Amino acid sequence: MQRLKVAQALKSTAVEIEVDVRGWIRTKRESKQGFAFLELNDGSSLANLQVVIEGTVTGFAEHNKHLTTGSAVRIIGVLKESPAAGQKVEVHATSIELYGTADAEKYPLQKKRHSFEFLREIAHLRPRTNTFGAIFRVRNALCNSIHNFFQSRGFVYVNSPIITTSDAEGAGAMFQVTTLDAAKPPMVDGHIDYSQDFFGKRASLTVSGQLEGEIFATSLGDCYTFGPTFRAENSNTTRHLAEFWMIEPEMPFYELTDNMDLAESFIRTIVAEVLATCPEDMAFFNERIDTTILAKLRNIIDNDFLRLSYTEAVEILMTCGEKFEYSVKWGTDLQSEHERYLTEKKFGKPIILFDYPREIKSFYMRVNEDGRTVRAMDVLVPGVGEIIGGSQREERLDVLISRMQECGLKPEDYWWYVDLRRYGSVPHSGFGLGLERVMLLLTGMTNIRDVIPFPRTPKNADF
RNA sequence: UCCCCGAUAGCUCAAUUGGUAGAGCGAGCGGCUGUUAACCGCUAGGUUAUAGGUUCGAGUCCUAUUCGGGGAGCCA
Repeated sequence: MQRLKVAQALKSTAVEIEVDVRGWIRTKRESKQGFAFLELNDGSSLANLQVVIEGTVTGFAEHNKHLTTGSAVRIIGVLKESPAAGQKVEVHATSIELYGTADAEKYPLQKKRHSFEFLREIAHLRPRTNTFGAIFRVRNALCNSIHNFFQSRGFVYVNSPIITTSDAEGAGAMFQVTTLDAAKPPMVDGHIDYSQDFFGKRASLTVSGQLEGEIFATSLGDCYTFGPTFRAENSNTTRHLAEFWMIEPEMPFYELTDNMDLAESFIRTIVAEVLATCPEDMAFFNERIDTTILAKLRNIIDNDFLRLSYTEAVEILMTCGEKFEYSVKWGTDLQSEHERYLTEKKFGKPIILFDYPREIKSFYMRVNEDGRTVRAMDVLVPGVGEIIGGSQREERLDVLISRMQECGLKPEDYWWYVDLRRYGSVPHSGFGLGLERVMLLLTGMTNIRDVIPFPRTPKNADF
């Protein structure tokens, strides 16, 4: 007798073998004549395993009234071809063992569709549903695929720090990390004395691993970070989280074009790989969440991304005749509605915008020969919007320092970052990609809180 | 943080100009069936988010708060 996961049992070509399967009951269909069908799920696949139980089976009479939705059981039985439609194989039980019961009057998950808002309030139970099971299996496949992509190209996985004392690049408001007593912190000259804090200075949770990534790119070569990232912005949208996972590759000797090539290849490769690894879950999303999702993803895999300079994009937006709430003019950042028009309406495919005005971008982006633009890029995809932001980094010491001053930053605060330009500086590039935004793209889900196991957003950090 | 909308049974929703709360699903019980979002019958289940106000009377109107949804800003 072998213990099989539900996914293995469903795929088994061997029948008439004795098996041991364990999992949670999704539903029971019962005859009072002593005949019942259980749908068993253990998370290994979307599909359930049907268990057929004759009234005489060991343990059935004893446990029957507790074989309810959500209860956990061990079934020993024989795997057989199913005579009825709906499944290829099923298990004919010979004994039933009950692990844990789930009071049917209290168990919140029912054999019916629940709203995502309701399921978010029971985040500890929602992975037991079809949709969230599929989401988190796909999320796992996606993470694996991301590592595969970089590892197979010789990139080094770097663990950038989560606690940091550098203000990063002003990527967003930061969460402070402190062991000082918030009620009565030590004061000196009317200010909090951080020299008495755990790290001897003010510390925060990271908003980006990019600067550390650049250290490793200019030593170990092509590398990437992949870890949690924190932004204390008070943003309440379907696309933002206070804690999210970010992937940040950084490559020496890459110019912006190489960076764009990598970003495009990256997106297309991981989408294709997840489609290939999770066909059942992806079919489910196409059926229940967004009936066009498979076609959309096909479109992304099969077609080159369109590359458009910021200046060209502004021209298109100004002459397209479309009415926008915010007017478009060169030198201001594009609004969501503009990006959406370009990627969804005008071109209907992913777009890479590049060479943005220097005034609206960060200090570390390489200044172009024209002096008014920098080598920045954003990848926009239909339905999600901005999914990647990246740039070629400024490698010239003098230009970097003057850009820092221009942006109101003190070069001495970033002395180690500036050192990278002082010793063996090379052209290099990188980008950042939000894992949860890729999840939105892949699954067709529309709220980012539903593609991360335990969402952290303003006023919400339960579970 | 700003704008708009919402909160009624375990869940999803209904309730006429302000007139005293209803359905489907789920649950319990019974029936029936190689069933499969099973099916049929019966039963239970509500301080209408919270606090105040207007009114003879408030689920319905007003104010505040909390939470949720959509959009915007910020970004990934």
